Amino acid sequence: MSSFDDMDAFEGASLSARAMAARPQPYLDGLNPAQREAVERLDGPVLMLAGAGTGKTKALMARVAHLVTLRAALPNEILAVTFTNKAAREMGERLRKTPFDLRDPIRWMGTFHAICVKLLRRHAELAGLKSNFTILDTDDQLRLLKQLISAAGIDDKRWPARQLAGVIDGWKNRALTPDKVPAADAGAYNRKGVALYGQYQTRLRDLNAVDFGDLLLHMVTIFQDHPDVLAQYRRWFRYILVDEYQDTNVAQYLWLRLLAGGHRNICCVGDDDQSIYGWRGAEVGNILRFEKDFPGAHVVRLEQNYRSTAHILAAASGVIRGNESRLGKELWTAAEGGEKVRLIGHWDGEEEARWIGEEIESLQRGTRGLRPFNLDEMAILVRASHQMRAFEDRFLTIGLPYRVIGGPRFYERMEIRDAMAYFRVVTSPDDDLAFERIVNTPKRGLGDKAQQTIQTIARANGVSLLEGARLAVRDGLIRGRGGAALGELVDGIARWREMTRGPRIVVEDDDAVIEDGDGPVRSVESPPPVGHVELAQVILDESGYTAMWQNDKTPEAPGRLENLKELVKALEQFENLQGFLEHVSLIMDNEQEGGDEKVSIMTLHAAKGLEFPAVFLPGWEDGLFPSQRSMDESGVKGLEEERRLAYVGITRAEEICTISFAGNRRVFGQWQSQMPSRFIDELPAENVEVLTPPGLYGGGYGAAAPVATPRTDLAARAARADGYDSPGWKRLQARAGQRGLSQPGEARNMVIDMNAVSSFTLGERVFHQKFGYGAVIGIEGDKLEIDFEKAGTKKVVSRFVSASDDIPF
DNA sequence: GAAGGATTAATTTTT
DNA sequence: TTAATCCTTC
Repeated sequence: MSSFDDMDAFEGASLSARAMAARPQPYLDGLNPAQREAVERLDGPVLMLAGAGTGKTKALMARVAHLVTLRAALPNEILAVTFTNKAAREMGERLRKTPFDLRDPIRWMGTFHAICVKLLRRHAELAGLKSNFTILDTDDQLRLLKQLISAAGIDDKRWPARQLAGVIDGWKNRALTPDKVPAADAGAYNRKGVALYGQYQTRLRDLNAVDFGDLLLHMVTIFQDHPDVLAQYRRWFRYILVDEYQDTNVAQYLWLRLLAGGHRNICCVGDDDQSIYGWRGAEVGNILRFEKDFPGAHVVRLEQNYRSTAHILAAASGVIRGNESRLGKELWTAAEGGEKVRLIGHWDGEEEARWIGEEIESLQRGTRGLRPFNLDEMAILVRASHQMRAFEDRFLTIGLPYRVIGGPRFYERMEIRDAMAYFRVVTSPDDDLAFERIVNTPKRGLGDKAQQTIQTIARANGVSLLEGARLAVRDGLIRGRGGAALGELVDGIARWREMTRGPRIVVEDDDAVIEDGDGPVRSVESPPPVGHVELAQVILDESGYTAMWQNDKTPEAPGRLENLKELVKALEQFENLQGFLEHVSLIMDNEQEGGDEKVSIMTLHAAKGLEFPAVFLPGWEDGLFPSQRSMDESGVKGLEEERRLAYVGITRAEEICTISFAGNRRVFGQWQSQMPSRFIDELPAENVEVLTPPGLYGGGYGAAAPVATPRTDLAARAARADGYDSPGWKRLQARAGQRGLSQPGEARNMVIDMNAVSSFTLGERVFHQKFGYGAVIGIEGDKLEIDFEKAGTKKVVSRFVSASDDIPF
């Protein structure tokens, strides 16, 4: 490419810069016209509207290369802001790998927060801080707020500190200092929010501390109040690049605007259709308004997608078209062919998990003419993390290796492994590895020396470490505190081991002789009958393992205790400890052998920016996805964000995208019948294949379930298409058929759906578990306004309310 | 101070 | 239903 063609792209550049343009520009190779435009339009505001999978990172990297190659800016004159550390790291790595020579690293590349820390340390005194200020984490923040709340004499039951933290966070996201909080927000936190916010800020200053929000807020304030400081950075940062612009909040937006205010050389990269963080302060408005905020802005649309098949793109487009607030953009691909998006309905969440498990296995083998997929080419993307449980349970059962992204894998956590080691020692006393692991966990004062002794004795007698330890204690080879503790452990294991024989009916044997391995050990009382679940708890508690974490003051400790609880609960599905251990050890072995090949399970949020050849999108049911809460709290805005989430989900898929929903799901312990997601109705039928064609079994959702009739043919077909002739499904049909609108009170506790919800009538007498009896005085979606006899007028979600005639007097 | 009972709330999550 | 937190009690 000759430099002449590029002339107008760097009109203002110096002569030397123009000369530099004659240098090779390999980074421009392979860019499509839109990408190239985004790279070469260096000066002035540029909005790179980059759809999913359109090569925005490539363009971004090329842009940096271009800036440096043309000598438009030195590397340290470029400010590159990302949203997450991961993104910053990746960008840095990619730049380092680029073929062109970037002599200096981009020093000012990092997250908003990281960059603001750097800046604020330099100018701390302008915010009333010292440059060595500390950054509080959420816990510190909460503790501080709790102090203030109790000092103000506020009942923190009614007004939780969390809520105040949320309110303050919200203000900081909007760059509002206490004096600037609008009057409209005066009612926040029992009308005390603003005052407490002020106190909180004062307190932070006294402590020479900031919270996360302050990092941005202080810098915005400093820039606003000290034009000289601002001017300095405007000179310094000659070019600004922002990634994921759709995720910026107001404070970040103001910060950018202030910095870009002089030269206006700001390039924002983002996708309004992928803005999914509104709930934590992100403003889609920032990207939607870009052209107004930066008059003369150049907008480049990257729409050619290199990731997904045409069917997948069409499905994504079909859904996202439902949004009003968007800049408009349609992905296309030069690639041809590919599978249609697959849609299937299930009876309930468990069956959905079962089906997906089986489907993953057949994809792995290669089925129906599809290529075989590796496990790590597949992902399950859920709306809410609690959905993951069904999959984890199922995959554990069938031994399908999986990994949960966005949290460490349950069975790999230290505390879980420790606990398992205890169980192993109890169920198989010869398991020396397990014994080694737990012998001094928790600390029992058994150091190297003592453990050596145990080893020696065990080896000399040809017995297990556990038995060796017993002998060592008996013969007084390990004394003192450690000896006592070890004795206790050995006795404990024997005792627990006895209990593994399970609950038994104590009839004749008043003083049973317990046989332990080779002979009678001692006489103990018959242990109380105890199931393996309780036993597991007993082991963890009596061994002191639970206590170890309870006494641990590190921030992880509570989480670990939580995991232990989970573990015990997981035992419920098994007959006994052995069964559980066999099962899990099998899985662990697989993990070692199977290397890194695992199915990924994660939330849709966590999936942003990732891609997989085969993607499963379960739980597409109204209320779950789109989430009822999102719609309740944010109305159309909320629904649009949910729709963007759907768009993000679909566009993660390269080859296979499978959407599913369940007719029934346990929600907060109650079975609820679900409507297929409205997003399913938005999928273009011609790009969708409904799996397991109807005919396998008749009846069908639509026909027999007038109350829960899916809105469109597509959803109805998918619901009917469920190939499993499950009795449960038939029960749903039967129940749905029985339940007419004429029987408002009936069956509401068993099956609750949209129609049951709306069947409450004004003036109807109702009962609420907490508030007691009352009369419906308003109906708004699924929320009811109720005048309670005791508790006054409240708005409640209708599923917590029942018609009062359900409750016997 | 810890265990167990009661109460309460229940998406998404990065910095 | 459950999980987490709070609160009471010993």
